[in-house]
Amino acid sequence: MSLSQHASNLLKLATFQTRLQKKQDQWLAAHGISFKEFTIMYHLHQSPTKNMRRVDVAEVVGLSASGVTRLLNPMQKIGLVEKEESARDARVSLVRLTEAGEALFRDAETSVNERVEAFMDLLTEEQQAALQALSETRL
Amino acid sequence: MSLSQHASNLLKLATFQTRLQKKQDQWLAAHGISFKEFTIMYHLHQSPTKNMRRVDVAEVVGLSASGVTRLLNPMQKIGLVEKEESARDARVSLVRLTEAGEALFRDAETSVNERVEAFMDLLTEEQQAALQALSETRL
DNA sequence: GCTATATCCTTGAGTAGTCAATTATCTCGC
DNA sequence: GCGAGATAATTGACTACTCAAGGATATAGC
Repeated sequence: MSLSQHASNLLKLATFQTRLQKKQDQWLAAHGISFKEFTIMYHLHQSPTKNMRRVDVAEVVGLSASGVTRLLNPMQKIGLVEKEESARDARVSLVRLTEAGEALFRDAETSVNERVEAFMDLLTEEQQAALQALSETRL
Repeated sequence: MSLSQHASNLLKLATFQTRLQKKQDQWLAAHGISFKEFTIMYHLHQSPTKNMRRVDVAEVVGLSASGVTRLLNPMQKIGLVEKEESARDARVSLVRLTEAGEALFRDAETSVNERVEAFMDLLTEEQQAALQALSETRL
């Protein structure tokens, strides 16, 4: 009895991702934010209303609600995001990019695009396609 | 200016992986170990000498050396692994699966294989191939 | 065989999350 | 229009790491 091929692939994928995550954080180190923070800023930026409920932030990045609270706290402290009340539901606390947050995001976006292209060049066509296919997988 | 397709894919891949990791830890919760711990046990099990240097463990799982120390400490405390001195280099501290560790690994292995097959059934052929292609990517 | 440098591991201090409990508010059925 | 449950967010206590520094040992050049 030994580990199936599929299982072995998942172990390797996890290790791959562990390393990739560190690389991604390095891409943004010069901007003073982590890749997760960047991801959140991206979704806020994309949002039609430019703000989101914390619960929805948690959903799009795959974290727990409390994880989001703790991630956003420092971002709020340094003025990247701000709190907003919801007019229709007093329970929700909306979060929005500040001016400064928008500006930093645009800078970071440029860096990320450059670094990503450089990274992708290291992969074969097949691996690039694989990455795309997996990224589209909803769990 | 907006996020490139490739960059957007990487954001989504990160979220996918965040969720997948939680699922994987759940697969093993009944055995009392995390997926990372399982991964380490797998590599120890695979090793020709059945033991490894901590530095090499760090390498195969993508963690820092100190991360490995901290991960292995509790495993040692509950008797899954044991320390061993190296005959040829007094700096290194080898780690080896105990009897109990081997036994637990074999049980966990069975669970993992089952769960992985069930998980793979949720993916399309294309996504399964993609997963394999990415898992083979060395960073 | 000594010194300089590199390697292996651990530790202290800090960051990034988790879950369970709590508070506040909303929604629904009656 | 009120009580029973569902939902949003935060907090306390914990786990899982990270990096920088330090101790111990190994290796190489002279």
